[in-house]
Amino acid sequence: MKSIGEEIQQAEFSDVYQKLGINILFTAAWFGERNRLALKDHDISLPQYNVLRILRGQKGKAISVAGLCERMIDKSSNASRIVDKLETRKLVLRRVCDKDRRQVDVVITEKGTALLEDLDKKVPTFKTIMSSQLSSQDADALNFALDQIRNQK
Amino acid sequence: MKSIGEEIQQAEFSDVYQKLGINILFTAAWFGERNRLALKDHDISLPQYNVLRILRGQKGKAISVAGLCERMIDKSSNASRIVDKLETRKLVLRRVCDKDRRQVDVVITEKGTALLEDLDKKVPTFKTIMSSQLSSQDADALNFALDQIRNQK
DNA sequence: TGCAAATATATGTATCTACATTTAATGTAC
DNA sequence: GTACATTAAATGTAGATACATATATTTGCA
Repeated sequence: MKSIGEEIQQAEFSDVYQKLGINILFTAAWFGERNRLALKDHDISLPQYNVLRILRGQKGKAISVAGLCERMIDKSSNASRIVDKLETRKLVLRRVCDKDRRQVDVVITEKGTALLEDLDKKVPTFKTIMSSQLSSQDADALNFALDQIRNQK
Repeated sequence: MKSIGEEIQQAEFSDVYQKLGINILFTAAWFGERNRLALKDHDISLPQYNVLRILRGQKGKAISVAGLCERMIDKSSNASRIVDKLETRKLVLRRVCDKDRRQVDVVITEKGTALLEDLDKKVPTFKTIMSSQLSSQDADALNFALDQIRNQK
């Protein structure tokens, strides 16, 4: 099995936390590579795919661009322009909100849902990737640990 | 404490592995934001900083551009151009390798080392971020779990 | 009401990334 | 040695990100 030290050819780390930080960054990048690979030849970028998934998660309810931002992992990426691209391809609809005309509501279209179903067959789920290596108890514990890490005083 | 579900406003996940995958991605992005913030106003990008750190880790030994790539977390980023930027600012030196003239050896300069020492004061270490929340035993266990995740059959 | 501050989104821009292609040097088979 | 494949790095490019700014709408309050 390849440890993080072997992956990035680094024999020593200043301490176990340094090693863990790099391990988290590396593992996230590794997931990203996998997903990008899966989406390749399907003419859709990873952020576009993620936005479509968030929209599907809304189950028909519209969501504002700001709401989309909150739900996106990469906060600084530009939701407005990602939605632009999706709208051009008629995968989503944009509609000015009546209650607050500054706000723009976004919903996924039939076409978007269909594409997403197709892509889901290509993109491995996290369960597929991890469940053979990690019990669900371990996964729970990991979730808790990561939540803790981000909530330091 | 804010759990991953609260962070991205997602009440339900299809399973605990899905939650964990997103948690890893989110935590990595959270680290990135922190570091980017720390480097802001210091006129150096995060990838540039990371390359400088790799070079320092070489302790004077030169490393090829390909070697740099292997050690970089984000494999697809363009080492050659990052080195360009660093060379322009005289933070690193580039030198064609005698043994294999296709290869280019890169070393950090005094100026680069000095800048890095300065930046290290600004950028929080992973130990600072995590040690109050996580015992070193827990960190060890997490490291092991992440290594396992990436080594599925 | 009228007007400044706040909010939601869009846009401008420089830089960075992803990926294909190019250039140059080396290795290998014949 | 020549020809072809392989390797190392650089470059061209389209598109994405980071960050500042602009535009439109709403809110709050004198």
